[in-house]
Amino acid sequence: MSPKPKSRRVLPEPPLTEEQQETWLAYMRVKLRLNYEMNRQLQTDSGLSLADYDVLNALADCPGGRMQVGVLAARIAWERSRLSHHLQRMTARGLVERSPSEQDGRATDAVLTAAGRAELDAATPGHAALVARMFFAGLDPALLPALRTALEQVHEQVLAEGTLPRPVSQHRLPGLYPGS
Amino acid sequence: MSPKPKSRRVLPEPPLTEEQQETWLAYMRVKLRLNYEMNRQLQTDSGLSLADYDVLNALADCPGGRMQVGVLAARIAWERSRLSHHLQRMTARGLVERSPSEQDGRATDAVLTAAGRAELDAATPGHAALVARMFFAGLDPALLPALRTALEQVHEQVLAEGTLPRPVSQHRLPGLYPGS
DNA sequence: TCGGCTTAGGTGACATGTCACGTAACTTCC
DNA sequence: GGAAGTTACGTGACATGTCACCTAAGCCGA
Repeated sequence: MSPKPKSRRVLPEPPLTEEQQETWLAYMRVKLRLNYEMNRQLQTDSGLSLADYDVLNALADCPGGRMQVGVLAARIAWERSRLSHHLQRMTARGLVERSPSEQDGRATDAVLTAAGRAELDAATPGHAALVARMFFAGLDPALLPALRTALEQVHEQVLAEGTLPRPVSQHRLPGLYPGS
Repeated sequence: MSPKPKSRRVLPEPPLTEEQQETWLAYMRVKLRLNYEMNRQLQTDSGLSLADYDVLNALADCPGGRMQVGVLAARIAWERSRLSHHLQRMTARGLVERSPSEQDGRATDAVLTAAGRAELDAATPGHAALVARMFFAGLDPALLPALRTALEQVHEQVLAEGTLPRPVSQHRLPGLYPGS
């Protein structure tokens, strides 16, 4: 099964150095535990899941609390069908609404309702407190800038290499609020 | 709605500094996208989900590929019932087996099968390559040590503050293999 | 050795996520 | 202006995760 002599070496060499492996393991461990804790805290304190929070948060971060469904999906790195189902459930709970897009007849906008914003606002302090306590409280402040830069570099890399479309920066621009 | 004068100040102060917020946002963005990409890559290239991979990986990292179910759950930060269901499915696929624990009559061990180990081995290079490409390729090597230390500090903090039991270090100790 | 307490895991009903596919609105090019 | 290709979302079937609760084994003091 190896009649292809050396057209391109198989490269069984480990693609990660020792230190990279350790870093990756630490990342995964943090991710797993933090996910668990965030979910739990949000659920018990606010009746929101982390998924709900991601959606509400992304919407709230947008002028008018309104975003096209596909754009929102790209922003939070969800499958579009997942978002579609989830919006259905959140609509039933009164947290968001759907309304046909003005720009594109095919598209739908997800819109934050007043109730949705209220729930988000109610949930945010507890969530932020958890982040402060779980993530930053044990972190040497001297490492913060490096951590930030590193994460931003990784983010950029994932965007560049990833299969998912780069999120549209339908973002709030400082001092530029197009209004409703 | 503010008839409770100042029994305890409401503390609307933001618990996070500007730089902490940015760091947190970067972390969340990385987490969302990387999760998406890892899932996708594993699924299409190996027919394993990221969840499968987490389980197999944890087991393989243990002498004999055998671990008590609850210990495994703590290790990968899953609800125990989730793991129970998942093991059932993985058992049906022949990736793992269950066998009653020798030490504790109540407990069950999850055991990696030969097929499970083979699948894991087959999936690992692709997964590692993805990590190398998405996570490390864009990272300034000078930042690596700081990133690692920061993540390890955060991990320690989550363990200390979290609600989940600290994972038992039923880990492979260098030079100390109790054997099967 | 009996009864209550705790801890192990499992289970069934239901919430959530994924995949494959469907329909409709654009876009293009003739 | 209309067929072909693309893009936007929705949907139904099924895979996965969560919650509340169950049974059994170990534990412990009366």
